[in-house]
Amino acid sequence: MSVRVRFAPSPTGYLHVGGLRTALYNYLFAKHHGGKCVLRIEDTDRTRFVENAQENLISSLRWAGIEFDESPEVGGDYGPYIQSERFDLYKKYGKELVENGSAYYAFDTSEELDAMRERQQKAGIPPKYDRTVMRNEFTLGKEETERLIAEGVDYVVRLKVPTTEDIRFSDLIRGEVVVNGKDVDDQILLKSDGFPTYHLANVVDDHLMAISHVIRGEEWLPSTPKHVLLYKAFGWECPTFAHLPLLLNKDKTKLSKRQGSVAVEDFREQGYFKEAFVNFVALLGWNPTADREIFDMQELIDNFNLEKVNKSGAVFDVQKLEWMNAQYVKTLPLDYMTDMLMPEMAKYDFNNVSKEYLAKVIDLFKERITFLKQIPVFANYMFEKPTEYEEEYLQKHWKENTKEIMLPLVEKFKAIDDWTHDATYGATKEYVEANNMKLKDVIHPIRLMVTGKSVGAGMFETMEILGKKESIERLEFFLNSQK
RNA sequence: GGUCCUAUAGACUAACGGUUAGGUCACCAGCCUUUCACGCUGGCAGUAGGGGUUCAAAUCCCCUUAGGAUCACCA
Repeated sequence: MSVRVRFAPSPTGYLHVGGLRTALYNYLFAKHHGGKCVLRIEDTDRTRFVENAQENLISSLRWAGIEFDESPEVGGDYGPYIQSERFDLYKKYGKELVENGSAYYAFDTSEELDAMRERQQKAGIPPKYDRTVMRNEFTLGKEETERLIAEGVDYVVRLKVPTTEDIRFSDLIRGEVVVNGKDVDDQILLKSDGFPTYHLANVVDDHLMAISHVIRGEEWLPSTPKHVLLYKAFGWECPTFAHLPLLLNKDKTKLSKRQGSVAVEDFREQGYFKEAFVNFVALLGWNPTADREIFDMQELIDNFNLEKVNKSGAVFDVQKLEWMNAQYVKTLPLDYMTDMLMPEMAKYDFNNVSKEYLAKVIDLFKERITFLKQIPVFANYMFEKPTEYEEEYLQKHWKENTKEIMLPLVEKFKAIDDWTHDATYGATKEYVEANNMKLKDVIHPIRLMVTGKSVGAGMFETMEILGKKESIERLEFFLNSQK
């Protein structure tokens, strides 16, 4: 049987990190097995419609490098891929279940249901639809039911859950799961507005779309028995289930907005590389070897298998994400990073920076930053003359005789034709040795004069990239400003 | 509360009955050094508890404890 998996988000605004991981695992699984990965939009809740949510979702997924073989955008043989466009289907299948006795009509108002739950709560029994006392096909009788429907009274269709039977299914990650029918609620399948609930729609669609593996978050585990019952009621074969462990906050609760960023777009904005982000998220709950941390998308695909997915939830640790991003800054192609950073430079009013120059600066600083966008801030002096000089640094390294010491060195610099790291370094070394000083005695003053800051990249590399003219100008400007 | 799921250091994880319980982040120390980093070396720190099964248990079973998910005409 060929592998067909789906990612089925509801368009509620943005792509959640947990959603990205679910999508990613589906994608990796499909690609690993040469199967198909389908995107299906689950928008059966009309009250939760959000403008542009679908576009947003797709753009975040695309950013991460996840493309679908079938989706609302690219189409496919099993469309439409938006549930609200499959409306008639669900109604038809819902009716089929009523006819074969697996489901039934019910007429209770939400007030009546609330009252029922309240009674149950008071009695200390778990809230669950009681089909023996509520207003439905069983209590009202067939004739009355037909009359009410003909009259146009609002009704819902509920799943008739067997009251004592064990419902069992096997999960690729959890193993065998058994739940007794007495603990499963008579789930509403078709709402009074005629729309299906998630449970009906997802089963009908997964079957019709020939989905082989349902890979989704663990929060769906408790409702899976209902889905199993539905497959049975239709006489369909169940797909293979795989319930992924949850992504957690620091306090181990389900990863939520309240405790930091959860939208993929936020991380993108914060400056994380998609390569680092995908790498990091992939390793949350799954690990192929444990002796290695860095994987690109193809390597993830090659190594992925569901059997190695963990059972327990994983805390989303930003600290490690940052480390991973720093790893990528060091190794991603210079061209790629330069193209990425180029458009950002204008935001800092660095307008006349050439691509070649920026590439050199990135190369010089990539060992000491976590985010690419730190460059214009951390290395601002590579793009403008120092606007100020760190007071503390100045106090520490500019003594009354420093000017005298620096003057001849600057003259030596001026005589250099081939302005390279080696040349300036050699000249400096020669000078300090001749004068019985240490390299650090002059490097700090040079750093101060050229950059204005106490921290930065190697001093001679910095000057090489700055160029002779610029470096000398800065040195002389500073010397002239000192008495 | 009912049901279900889970349990290796602060965090992510390796081990698929036999290892001095391994790796990564973070943290600490040292080295490197031209500041800050990177890098390198070392260190701190773990099988939740209790019973079984077995020659042998982190690993299999049971109980306890703890955490989580879920209990809507939301997905």
